[in-house]
Amino acid sequence: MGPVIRPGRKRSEESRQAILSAAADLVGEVGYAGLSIEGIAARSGTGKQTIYRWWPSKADVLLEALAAKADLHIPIPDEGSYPADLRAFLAASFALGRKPQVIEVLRALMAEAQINPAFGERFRTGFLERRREALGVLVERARTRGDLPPDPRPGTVADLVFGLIWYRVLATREPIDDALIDELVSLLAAG
Amino acid sequence: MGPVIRPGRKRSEESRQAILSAAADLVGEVGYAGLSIEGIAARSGTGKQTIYRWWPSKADVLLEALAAKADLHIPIPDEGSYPADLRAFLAASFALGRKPQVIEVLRALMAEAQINPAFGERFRTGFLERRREALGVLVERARTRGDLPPDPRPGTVADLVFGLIWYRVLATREPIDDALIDELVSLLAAG
DNA sequence: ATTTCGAACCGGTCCGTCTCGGTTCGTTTT
DNA sequence: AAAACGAACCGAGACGGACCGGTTCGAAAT
Repeated sequence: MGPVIRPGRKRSEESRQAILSAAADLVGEVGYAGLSIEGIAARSGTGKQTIYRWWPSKADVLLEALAAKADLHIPIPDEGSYPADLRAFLAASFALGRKPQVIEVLRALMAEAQINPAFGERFRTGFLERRREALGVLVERARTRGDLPPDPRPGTVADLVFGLIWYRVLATREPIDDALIDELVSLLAAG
Repeated sequence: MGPVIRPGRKRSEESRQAILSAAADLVGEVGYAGLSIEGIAARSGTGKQTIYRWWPSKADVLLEALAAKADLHIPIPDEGSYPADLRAFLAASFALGRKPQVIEVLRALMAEAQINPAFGERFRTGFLERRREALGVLVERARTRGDLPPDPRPGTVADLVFGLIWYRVLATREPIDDALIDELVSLLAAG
């Protein structure tokens, strides 16, 4: 008793790719504020309706473009010790953030998440919380191995890590580099 | 050789107050996205030009409204010990954040700071860095007293504190309450 | 047959600038 | 002292431009 599905024209993968790469290019040229659906449509050679049909907002287009462009796989490394695991996790997570354009997009998406509640929910559950949980798994494993003292509250380590990273990105604008990895590892894996 | 002072009508303090309180009221009713210069002008009974003459953007109006409404004095308490000082600093800093409307405005301003570069510079230097420096003074005093081990990098403590706070506000949306104060104090004043 | 596609076209909102007549000052002249 | 003057302000609103979100169209693909 499945629904009667009448076949129709399939979604154009070509248009999808064109839209995503046009969005990624444009945001690097004109910034997030200067980015518009109309601009994406014009650059990609598609129509506005094609974009509105598949994405709720320009922020969602950018989020998918970010996920498509770079590999957003979240690693949970097992190097044998907590400091090594943490270092490997951070190094893999920062691979993206080396490019200023990616940081620019991340800042814009975090900003949009504050202004647009619906996108905020998608951004939190689909992006932020995934990373938080991945780091949580890593920490929990170290804890059962006895590499780490018990947590005052579940998720404290992850909140400290991502808090410091996002504060750098959003507020102080210091670069995301190897020195930050060293600092985080020494702060959280020493005591 | 002082500046040549041209006579003219003085700035209306009445209009300034009306604009600030109208902005504060409106942002609580329609949210930051729904807030507009035209709306502020209409609600305050002033003209758009009067607003554009004195503030570069609606975010600047809100920032001044926030500073005017609540006392934004940044305390540097001296309770005799580092944990007590830190606790007093956090308690005073969080006094504002108890109201959800204030949090809403802070989130919007941080978002705007990411999108509007000129306002971002003002927000960082005039708001964020002031708090960072205040906490830095407090930490440095504790360090010279020997209450705290030397810092791997200047400002590490402040970055951890404000990173965790802002990450809560922007990402996890957990409340800013006394439990957070306890957590921060035990995390940073114990080791 | 059904759905997607590119394209064109609205109605509406807000921005940022500008203009207008009128008001409040400090300065200058009488 | 009193009046005239000019500068910067005031509220109100018109204006062009940009963009949004949605609709409709014929053509194309399956």
